[in-house]
Amino acid sequence: MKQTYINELSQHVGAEVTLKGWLYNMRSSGKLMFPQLRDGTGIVQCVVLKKAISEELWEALKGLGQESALIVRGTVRADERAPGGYEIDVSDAEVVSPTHDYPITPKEHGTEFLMDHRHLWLRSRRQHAIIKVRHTVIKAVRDFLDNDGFTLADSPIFTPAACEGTTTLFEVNYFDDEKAYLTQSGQLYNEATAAAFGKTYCFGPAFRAEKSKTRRHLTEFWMVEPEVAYATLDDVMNLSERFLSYIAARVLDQRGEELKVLERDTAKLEAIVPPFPRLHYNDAVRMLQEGHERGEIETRFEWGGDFGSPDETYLSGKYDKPLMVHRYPAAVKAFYMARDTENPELALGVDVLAPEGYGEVIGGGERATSLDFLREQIALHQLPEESFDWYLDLRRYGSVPHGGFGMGIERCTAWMCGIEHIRETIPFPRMLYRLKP
RNA sequence: UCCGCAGUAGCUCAAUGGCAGAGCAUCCGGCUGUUAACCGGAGGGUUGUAAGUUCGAGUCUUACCUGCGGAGCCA
Repeated sequence: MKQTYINELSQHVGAEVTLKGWLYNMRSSGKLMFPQLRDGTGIVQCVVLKKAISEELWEALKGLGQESALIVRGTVRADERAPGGYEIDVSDAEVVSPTHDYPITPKEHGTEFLMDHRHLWLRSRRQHAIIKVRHTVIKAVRDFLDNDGFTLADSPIFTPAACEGTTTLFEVNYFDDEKAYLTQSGQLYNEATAAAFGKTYCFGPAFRAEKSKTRRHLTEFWMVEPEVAYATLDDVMNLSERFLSYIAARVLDQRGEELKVLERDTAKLEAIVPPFPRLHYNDAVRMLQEGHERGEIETRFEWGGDFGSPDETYLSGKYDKPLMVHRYPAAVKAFYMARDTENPELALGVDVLAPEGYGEVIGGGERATSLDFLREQIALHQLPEESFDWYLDLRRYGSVPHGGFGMGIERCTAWMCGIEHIRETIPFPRMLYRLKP
């Protein structure tokens, strides 16, 4: 019997269909029961009249627990009383596998319990909605870049050296002669592919061995990193702006139902359209200091540092669009950043701070082009130059201005969904103290 | 790593230093339109671990374990 999916029911009103799924919830009275069936595309309420089916089947259905696997045959009927607008008048059913004592009940649970049962938690309505939004964010990312002339050229996951700091690397003992690490960014490799293809991106997992315990951190997360040859800082900012706007528009267009489940204020997403406000680091510092004088911020921010989480929240709170802060002190940024010709102390980097306290969703900028300058920086940061030989070749052979950025998929998804913690935006989160399931 | 909070039934939580409790879930029974259905009944406990104070500790003290929130760091 051909399977019909719940999200297609509107095309089958009046027809007999076969649904295959799991029991989401069950209510029953003496001669009538209302099993709700879930099949991954939606949830539909079924109506079973005792007199419409056999005695054996009635008894079998009566004893079913939540998440029992079930095939149901019946007629589709539009009904205002049903959540979702459609109901199935059941004529026959088959119990594929009965279940009892499903751990996650339709009541409240704590985070630890739910995370221990993450493999089951994904079946719930809210988690289902979040992962669907994540899927759409990723699809939008790929469509935007593919349609904009970018070529996917993924970077390796095993790397011989740090890309940025060395303290946050996961070491792998496998390769005979040298230590290997899990990648924390595909950035350096992107610069090589950008010189080959012009506009490239990589998209994959990144690993940070940070002892971070906040709602914005995972030890394993997914990152998309576009890189463009001949791009300046302004080009990078323009690209970020179009990129984020495209993602928000796509989520609004295709995930309306899910945003409703998540009770997301969609006006916040509709506001994400170009142009985004752009703020020079110096002006951001001034705002923070004025905020301190007015008593809105506890500690006074001094020029030269990187913004802390409360600083970011304060700044982005002034706008209802993502805020682009550019030209940070070079001392707090990565070694490969290009310098501002007007003030060599400043790096041509940009952080895009999402509104509503979601923090930095994009970090990027223009890369340094001079061989001598990079050698100097590598020595200054006490990095092993031999590991960067191939990277320096990019400056030896046809070095041009170029730039790009990285965006964390989970942070972006959390922002789109309007949820508190990014641990819910990836099917199986890896965090400090969380390796299972 | 640092600061703060928490750990009691499968789950969410109560319990002045004095008999270990409720709702949900589970099991049994009832109900022909339920929306986290409802009504009646039953089973379910080494109060995170170890020590200490006390006639008596879920409750007070110390250490440890686990988790949560935040900071730093970052996307």
